[in-house]
Amino acid sequence: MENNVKIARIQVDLTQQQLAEKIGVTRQTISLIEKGKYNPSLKLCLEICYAVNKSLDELFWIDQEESKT
Amino acid sequence: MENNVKIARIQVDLTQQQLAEKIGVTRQTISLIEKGKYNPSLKLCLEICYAVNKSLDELFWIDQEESKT
DNA sequence: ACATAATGTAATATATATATTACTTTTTGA
DNA sequence: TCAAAAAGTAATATATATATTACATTATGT
Repeated sequence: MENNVKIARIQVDLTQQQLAEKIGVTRQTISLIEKGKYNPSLKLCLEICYAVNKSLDELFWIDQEESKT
Repeated sequence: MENNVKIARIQVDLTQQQLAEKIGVTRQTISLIEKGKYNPSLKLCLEICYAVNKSLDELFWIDQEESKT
């Protein structure tokens, strides 16, 4: 489950800890999402988007073909 | 948790049942998501997108302000 | 009006996202 | 270098998404 959260987070100059606090979630949750080891909920995806000023598609879209691999 | 799943599903002429089968999920899950009573996982959101040929933003985006209400 | 399909929804069970705590490894800056 | 910050990660607990089964309600076509 790859995504662009890490890049976007760094662009707005936040640490995992800061992003987590801003959203009201644990640092571990952010870490695991960035590593692609979690399948986050839509609500959490949206909160991440708001925090880093990106859209769902920008952060989480995966083409159908690559999603199979 | 509003979304545009129902509209998109009807546009591609699928019943909840057919969409559910296409994705490999229960009809009830589709029903509850359309009704805004579930907070679906990113993976499921993507599978719905693929099935109805829409993007995450098209189906699931909610502006930050309206997400608070 | 009626039969059937489609959809809503409730109760319980199960899988898994997320929290909590804690420790390790890697990065960064002086 | 070296110390501190940042990030990776493991174990267990908890909350909740989703499955299962079943029944009720609404929509659709004849």
